[in-house]
Amino acid sequence: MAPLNPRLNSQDETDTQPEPDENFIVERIYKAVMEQRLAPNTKLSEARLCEIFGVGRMRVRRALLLLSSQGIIELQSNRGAYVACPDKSEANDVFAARMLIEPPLVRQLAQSSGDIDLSILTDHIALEDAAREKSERTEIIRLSGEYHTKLAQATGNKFISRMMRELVTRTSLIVGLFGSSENASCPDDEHSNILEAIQSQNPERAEQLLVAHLDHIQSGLDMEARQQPQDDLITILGSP
Amino acid sequence: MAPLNPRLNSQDETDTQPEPDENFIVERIYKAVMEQRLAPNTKLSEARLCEIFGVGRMRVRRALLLLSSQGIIELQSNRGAYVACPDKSEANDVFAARMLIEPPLVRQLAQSSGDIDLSILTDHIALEDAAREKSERTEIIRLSGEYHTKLAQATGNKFISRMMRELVTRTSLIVGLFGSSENASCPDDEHSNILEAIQSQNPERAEQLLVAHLDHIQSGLDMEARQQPQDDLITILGSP
DNA sequence: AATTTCACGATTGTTAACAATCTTTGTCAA
DNA sequence: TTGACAAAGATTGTTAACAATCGTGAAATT
Repeated sequence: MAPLNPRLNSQDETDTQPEPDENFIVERIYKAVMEQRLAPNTKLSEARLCEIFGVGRMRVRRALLLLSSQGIIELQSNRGAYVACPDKSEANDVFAARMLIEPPLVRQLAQSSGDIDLSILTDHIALEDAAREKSERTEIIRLSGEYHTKLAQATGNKFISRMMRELVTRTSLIVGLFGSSENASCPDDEHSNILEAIQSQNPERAEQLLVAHLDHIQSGLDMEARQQPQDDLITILGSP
Repeated sequence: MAPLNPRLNSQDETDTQPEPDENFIVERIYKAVMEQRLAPNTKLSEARLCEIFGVGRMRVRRALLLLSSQGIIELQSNRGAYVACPDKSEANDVFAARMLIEPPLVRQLAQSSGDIDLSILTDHIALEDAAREKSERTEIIRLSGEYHTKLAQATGNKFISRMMRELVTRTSLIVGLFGSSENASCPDDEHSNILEAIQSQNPERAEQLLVAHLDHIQSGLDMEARQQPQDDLITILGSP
């Protein structure tokens, strides 16, 4: 009855009953961060998470340790877990890392787009359009970031995917902190333009569009005036 | 007296007394893997690690969870922790990821080498030479891999460093599995040649040398006949 | 009134006992 | 001898109680 290999069963909204494991908790918090519903510096107390997920303290602590190893939260000794709060310097590092990795990534995708399954990306663009249609704010924000994760996934390379996922998550925190309310999501059609350049096997154009896209995101930030980090309690994690 | 921010106190060989924390355990196992003293598929039983490090089970479990999140070990449900054992497919992914990241990385280092402190790299080359002088096999192997980690460190970018460290660790496992006994370490002077190209601010040459270097490592592997994964008990972790 | 000190409550860290699972070993039958 | 089956041992997973630490607020002193 107990699964030998307990994999994460995310994006499945209707199975809160059968004993959520630590991956479930990690995914929930990850999703909340990606949707900017969990503000930086928010305290995540163990007791509170135990209530919310209906789990013992052990599971919560394992989840928190995993989240801290991914840089999503920060564990302070004897003081608890807080959602990571990147500063100016870290923000620069994140964008520098993305500028280093993503251009060769899309270039490679465009070069070998014949061999590669791009349905992940076309499907994703459809999801983004649908979310915009319905004006689902949080959904739009999350999908807007996850597009970049899926660019990495399209390579089929586990390690590249992991790296991009971490960078994108961090970017979400940064945009929440330093961004104005407008540029929380990427501007409309840039994603689909990049995909088209990849599909038409035009590496130079794909790379150029992506660099412009990243520049556009970064220039929309105001590194000086950071949003005040709210320190509320949360019921955000309860619903899907 | 208790440190507010318990940082890792690695590369300090003489403080086994004052309660090693989980980072200490992680570093020890990381080092053993980098030196190819811990073979893939080796079982790391909790009780054994408790003895070796003189620590309670909780610390060991936290360390194992962290190691598994870095892909250094694999946790099997109800069966224990085993040193990761990459297969052919994963090996390809690792090298593909390195081929994607490292070329732009050294290119960037060479371009902005005026602003950047390269002493990390010059010092490291000195360490490699010293180790070769004294024919310290394990030291040579570890430093040979860590050179690439320090290329990333030289950028001063936390995220790039983390990514490279993970890829390099994985490479060490792969070379241990698929490599012949000769090419465990990188061939002598390629590292210093790359550094020289960086110092002389020659991006093209630096990139070209690095690509050749990675190709050289990869071509020294025999992807078909993998070394038999030993499943012994270990006293490797006791000494530094 | 402002500041320091102390004690209380709340939260996290640790330990040890218990439960569940897997592996091994020994036995029995084919 | 080989195979299946079952009990014993060893290992991991879980829980709950206990210890240590931190933050807060009241009381006392200047």
